[in-house]
Amino acid sequence: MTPLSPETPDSSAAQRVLDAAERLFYSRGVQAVGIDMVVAEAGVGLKTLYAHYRSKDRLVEAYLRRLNQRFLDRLQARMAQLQGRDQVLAVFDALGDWFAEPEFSGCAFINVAGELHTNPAARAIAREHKQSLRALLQRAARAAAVTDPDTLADRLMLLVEGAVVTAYVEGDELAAVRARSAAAALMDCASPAHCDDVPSRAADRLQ
Amino acid sequence: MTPLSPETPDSSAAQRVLDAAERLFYSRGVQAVGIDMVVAEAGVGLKTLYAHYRSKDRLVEAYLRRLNQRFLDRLQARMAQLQGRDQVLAVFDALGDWFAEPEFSGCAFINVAGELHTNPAARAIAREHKQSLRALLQRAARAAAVTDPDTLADRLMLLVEGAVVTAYVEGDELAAVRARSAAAALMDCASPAHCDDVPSRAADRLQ
DNA sequence: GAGTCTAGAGAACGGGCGTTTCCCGTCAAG
DNA sequence: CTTGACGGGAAACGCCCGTTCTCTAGACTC
Repeated sequence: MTPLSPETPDSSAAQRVLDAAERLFYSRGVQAVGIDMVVAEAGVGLKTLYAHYRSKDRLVEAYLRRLNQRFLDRLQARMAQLQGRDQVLAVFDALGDWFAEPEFSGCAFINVAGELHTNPAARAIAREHKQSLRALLQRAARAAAVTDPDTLADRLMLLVEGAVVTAYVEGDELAAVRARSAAAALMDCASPAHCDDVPSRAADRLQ
Repeated sequence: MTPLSPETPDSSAAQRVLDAAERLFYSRGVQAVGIDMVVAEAGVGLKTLYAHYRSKDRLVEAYLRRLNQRFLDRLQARMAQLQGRDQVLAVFDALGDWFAEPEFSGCAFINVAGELHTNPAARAIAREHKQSLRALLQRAARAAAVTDPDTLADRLMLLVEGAVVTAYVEGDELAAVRARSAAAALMDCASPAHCDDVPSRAADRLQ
């Protein structure tokens, strides 16, 4: 289909645009990257970009949606190889690998939420991403033998978000390791054998 | 000094600009707010703004610095009224109050870090803010009777960051309550009386 | 009351943005 | 070979940005 391009025949147009957008949006921020920069990086004409994605906002949404899908797929595949509470700990091992990548620039969804106060669609995708991740953690928490899996999942979610932000803002790769040990401590406290009075004791202080 | 203004005599110029910048930058994002909007909100001329802050970047830095100072001062004052591990829990109570404010728009420093990939000065201030907060948590952790206060402070920091992000991205006010109960659980597990083998057990899985 | 200084209003400028449009060269079909 | 669709390159449009500059009106000093 596409002439002069030795790569995959059809996927090239929309795919190359989305690949370029992902690289640029993630590393430099959505607002700092212009459409011209995306088409230059993709080696594509403006007309092609606007034929596939009708505006920059739509392109941003497509970028976030694909990133969400790939993130969840990879994490799920990594967790599927393990059982019990190792599934939970695998999440933090994956975070550690992610933070060590040279291109790491924090969580794209958090960044977009902080950057695009207008554009409700993008913020909705960010929210959906977090809820999907929370559901994934809930499944892992149920695999671990704890008294209250949903509470554990909420706490794990806090640790994951905190680790990502800390690794990015403070430039601290080891945040994943610390979050992992904190997750292990929370699982131990929440297991029926240890400290089973902790959740209720904590709950009675809620205002 | 200032004619036609019944308010405080001298502080009006720079203060009003900084107040306006804070309101606008925090609620709408730095990049989405133009200089014109700031001067209009402040009721001030462009010349006055550029006389006090020599560029928008400098204004952003002043905005972040003042916010950092006020945030730490208020939190410290709130914690000073309590003792022991109640000092730690007060942090999460403060978060809960903050999340319930209608103007809540997440952590300004996280937002700026995700928004301004260029502008190293702003990102440095964000990093310093997080390190100051971490130091404050370390002091609170030492007040609580736990075996390893620094490790507890690191974990509390993860919970604080996670709660802020969750409250903002997912729109979940109760993230502060969940983080508080998680903090209480971690303190119970880290206290000499309970589960004192947890930290070492967690540490041996670090890669 | 004249002079000076201050500070707000707004024009001007150079540049970048998102989006549309036009001009080509290249390929495929007839 | 002719025709037409396609797509990259680039110009053009209108708009907004950060920054500088000019103008003007009021307030204080002497």
